[in-house]
Amino acid sequence: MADSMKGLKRTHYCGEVTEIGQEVVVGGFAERVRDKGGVIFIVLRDRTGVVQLAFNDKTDAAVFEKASSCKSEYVLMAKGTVIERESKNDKLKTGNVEIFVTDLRILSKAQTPPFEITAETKVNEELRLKYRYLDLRREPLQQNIIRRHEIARVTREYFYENGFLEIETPMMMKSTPEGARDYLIPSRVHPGKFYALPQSPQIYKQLLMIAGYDRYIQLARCFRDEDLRADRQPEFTQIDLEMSFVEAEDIQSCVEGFIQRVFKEVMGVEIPLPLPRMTFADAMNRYGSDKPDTRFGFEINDITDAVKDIDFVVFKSAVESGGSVRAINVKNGAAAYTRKEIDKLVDHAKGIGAKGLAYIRWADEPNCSFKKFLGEGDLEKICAAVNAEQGDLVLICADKTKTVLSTLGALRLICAKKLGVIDDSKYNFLWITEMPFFEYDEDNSTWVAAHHPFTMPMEECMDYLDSDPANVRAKAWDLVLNGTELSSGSMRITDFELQQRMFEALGMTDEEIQAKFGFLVDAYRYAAPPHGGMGIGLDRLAMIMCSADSLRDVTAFPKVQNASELMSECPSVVDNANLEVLGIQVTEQE
RNA sequence: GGCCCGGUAGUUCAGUUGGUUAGAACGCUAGCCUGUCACGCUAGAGGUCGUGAGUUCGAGCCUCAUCCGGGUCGCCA
Repeated sequence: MADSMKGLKRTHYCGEVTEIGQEVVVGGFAERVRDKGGVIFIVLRDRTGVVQLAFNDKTDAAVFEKASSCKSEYVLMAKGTVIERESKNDKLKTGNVEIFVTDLRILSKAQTPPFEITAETKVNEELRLKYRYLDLRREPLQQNIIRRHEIARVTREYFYENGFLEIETPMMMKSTPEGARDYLIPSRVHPGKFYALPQSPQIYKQLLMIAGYDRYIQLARCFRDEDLRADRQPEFTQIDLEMSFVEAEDIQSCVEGFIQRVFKEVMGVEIPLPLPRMTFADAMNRYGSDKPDTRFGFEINDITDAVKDIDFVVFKSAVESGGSVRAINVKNGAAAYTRKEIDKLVDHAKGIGAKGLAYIRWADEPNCSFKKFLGEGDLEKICAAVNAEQGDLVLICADKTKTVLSTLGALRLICAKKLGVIDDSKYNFLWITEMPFFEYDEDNSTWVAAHHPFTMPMEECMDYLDSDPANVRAKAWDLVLNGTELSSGSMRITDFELQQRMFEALGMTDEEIQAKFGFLVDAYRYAAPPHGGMGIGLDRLAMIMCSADSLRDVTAFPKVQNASELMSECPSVVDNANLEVLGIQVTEQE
């Protein structure tokens, strides 16, 4: 039978015990029990840190006896006097003091945990996720979860101070067939019909603008039934905002203010404003990515001109079929790569869709993988085009320009990581502007909306909505941080006629429009102030601000790659009776 | 769905060319220890080598299948 805490009331968190002579009561988990025989030390941990409990020959015999029975992870409450330690521990915030315990309660006994609950653990993440509640006791995870809370707190403060209203939008909504796959909820009252969990509150926040709520903010839970990545969970939190009577720049500067504030307040890091900007086209051409990591160079160069006279079929055929030849110069001694390492890069390039990779490795002298095709001065011309010098590795890709860019963009990242040239202390923000309005769907040979169909095109692109979809740019933008897409925003169409033109350009029939967005289209008939907004990925922001490699490290109870949760083992089968009520066909269950 | 990586005591790992009884450290259990702080010392328990099949006189090791986890491409308006 465990002790009760009757008569004791916690006065301090463990990490706050510093004042010698104070009478304190603390509670927490026994991180370590060091029983020396005549003297016992227990390291007690709570979410603020640890403090040492001390027991010796001056300790009451019954208390001493109880202390000697304590084991790892027992939940204890201790009352005692803060005294100076005989020998200090500089590694701890409370390392100068300890608590001489006069009353000890074992409030709850623990089984031996499946892994040691210590700050530095090498334990397999699979096991940590199965026992997530134990993993969460560990200091690094605690710090991440607490930091995430701080980010959320500053977010609310900032937007409240700037006149935003926090308004909740439904978690059960109409399924919209476009975009990501919806998580569906069957309706009991309407057999065969479904709600969807929101992919984002997009439609509702636009309706709030139509309703006149002007500035809206919500820390919105969003759900997407798509495959996971390190930076993608099926449920996530978005700092969702929408503003009326604004232009794109107003929204961006509002968000910039938030970024500056949250980094300053949570981390003490100064982010200079305004944040740098780059058009989508530039980002693709220079970095081969719509979310470039600008913490390092290795930019992409178009060397089509420099190689146009070389009689090398790979280059020739790429150029003749409308593609291009481009290269990145991997500096920082990449010429030292072994043949095997370069082969691996080539394999990687093939994995992305390139047919191959040519290269110039300049160790002692420039060594070129397509040497036999080179004429007089060709090598020099290429090296000059990419500013190559001794120690560099030039990777060259020839193909359709789209393939070339994505290949070199990916290789750029791989090489930078491999060479360790990325400065982890940097926070490189970048606005990506003038996003394309349409995307070409290769499978169906049609142009589809790159964003939701209420996104405003740029004024100067209106004329070729129908004639030249590839060149239509949207009043849409992304905010990128260190190569991670952090946020995305746009201005919305408020003009009814323009909206109709957009639907036509997307090849949508009136029936389709009515079925999918009828209520929203109708709403815009009743007038809407100019408005736009953004959604900022809170999880991703927290991930980067915690220097974590995965969203799992900043999410209390994350899902794994197959979208299941290892602790509760959801999703799970449900009773046939439950399914029958929902009108869902009962299948055989295990 | 494709490709790549991983799975051996509770945990982290080692395990030679396929060869006797699969090892270490930490943790755990018991005992000792009056100033530890990654406490120390002594002793002990603990293994279906992810699972299944195959090759072989013999498989932790080789082959195939499969499950689980990670990364990534597709996908994510």
